[in-house]
Amino acid sequence: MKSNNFKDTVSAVVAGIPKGKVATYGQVAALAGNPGASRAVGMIMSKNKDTKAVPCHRVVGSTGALTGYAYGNGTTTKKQMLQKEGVVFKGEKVDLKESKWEPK
DNA sequence: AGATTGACCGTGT
DNA sequence: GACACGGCCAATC
Repeated sequence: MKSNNFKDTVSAVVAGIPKGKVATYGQVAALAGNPGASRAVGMIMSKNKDTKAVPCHRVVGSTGALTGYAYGNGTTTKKQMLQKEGVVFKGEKVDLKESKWEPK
């Protein structure tokens, strides 16, 4: 069974991000089979309604900067959730050298 | 069906 | 290191 829709594929990739780790939009896009579709990934996340199935809060910018979040207080809630999961933060950004997800 | 938007990324200054 | 510009992809109006 393979997801024919880009949205579904991206959702599967995001859902595969281990707890305490974060992936960048470009990373997810590449894993979804479309390197460069980082913008599309972000849009899908914004329209994503299954936050419990797709932890979109584990997806951050390429520099580790927390981008928008359609729930809670936006990036504020997002940061709290990530930090609670064990993600290391560097000010208002995620410490990618410590908490960036490395897909195998 | 066409045009615009959007939670981006890379490069240049 | 910070700011500005352009390019890529998919979803939405």
